[in-house]
Amino acid sequence: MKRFVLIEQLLKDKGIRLTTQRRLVVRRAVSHLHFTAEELVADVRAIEPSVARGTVYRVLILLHEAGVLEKHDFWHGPPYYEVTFGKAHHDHLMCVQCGEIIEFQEPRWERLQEEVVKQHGYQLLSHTHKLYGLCERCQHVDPKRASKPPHLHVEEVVA
Amino acid sequence: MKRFVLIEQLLKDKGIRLTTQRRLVVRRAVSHLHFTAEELVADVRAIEPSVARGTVYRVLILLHEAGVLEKHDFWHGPPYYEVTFGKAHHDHLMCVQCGEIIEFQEPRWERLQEEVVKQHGYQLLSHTHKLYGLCERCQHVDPKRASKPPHLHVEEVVA
DNA sequence: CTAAAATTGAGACTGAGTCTCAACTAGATT
DNA sequence: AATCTAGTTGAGACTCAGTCTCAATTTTAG
Repeated sequence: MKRFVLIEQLLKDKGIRLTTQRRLVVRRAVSHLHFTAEELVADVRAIEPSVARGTVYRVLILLHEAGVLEKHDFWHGPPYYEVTFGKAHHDHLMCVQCGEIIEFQEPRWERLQEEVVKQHGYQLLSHTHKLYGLCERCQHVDPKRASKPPHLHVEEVVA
Repeated sequence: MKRFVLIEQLLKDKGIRLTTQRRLVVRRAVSHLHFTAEELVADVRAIEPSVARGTVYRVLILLHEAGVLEKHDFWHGPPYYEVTFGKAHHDHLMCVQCGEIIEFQEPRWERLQEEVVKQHGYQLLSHTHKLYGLCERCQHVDPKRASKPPHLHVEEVVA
């Protein structure tokens, strides 16, 4: 089953109307690994130019409220979004110099986490774990000569 | 030794000039646990109204580049900053409803982390680990009736 | 089919953060 | 201590992501 179909079902179950625009935005969002809001706006408009910016942003809020969208913030540049629905939970390791992002899983953390959360009487909804560092390549570049991080790339576009 | 003196030394060692304004901003920043940029601007100006907003933001960038400032982003509202210099590393557990923030330490994570990072040939610079959930109190409130998270409070002001 | 409710597009608006530039220091040099 | 100069500042214009407003449109319920 396609991921976007399941997400559409999820939204429907929450009583959210599935309009043509929303379907389109969801499908385009799902097709990227990481994307900025403006990239998504452009991407959607390439297909259907009449879709308003506001509509795209509103869908992002819906996805967030449905708990299937993560936001990754950096010092430079706009946040990147990621539709997490149907993906195994993973954490991120990023190079602060070149912007490379590595996704990885670490089940041992997940367990420790539950423990800590329960101790404080919390009900866990989500979590993010981000490691910042220098990748192999960038470790060998003189930091004084290195240019500012260019702005993080979108890793890959998947159908 | 006061924390801000050590931070000033750190900046000096990096060849950064210590102006009156910078000293003031650093001191005010250190005196809060978490703060927004605009809160810091207001706080600094309460003491020295002539300090420009730009100056405050520039100090935040310096602290960030010196690796002693963390930024915490949320969906609603502006990011919160935190001067981490001289504090034992800790992670955050936040209530998405009322904005309560709990700081905790978990040494077992730190070890696992190093492991993962090395596997990928990275040199670790920093990391953040954030858990989002509902605190005891908010678990018992009907989510439909609950108001949007008000905006996160600054926990406490320490001298 | 009609009415009520939700959604949309368009564009104005907000607010955090950045940039520009002339005036002004901090700190090195004498 | 006086001088020099590169780095810093204040003021305000500017940018840009994201939000809001509202009339027009679409959807769903009856």
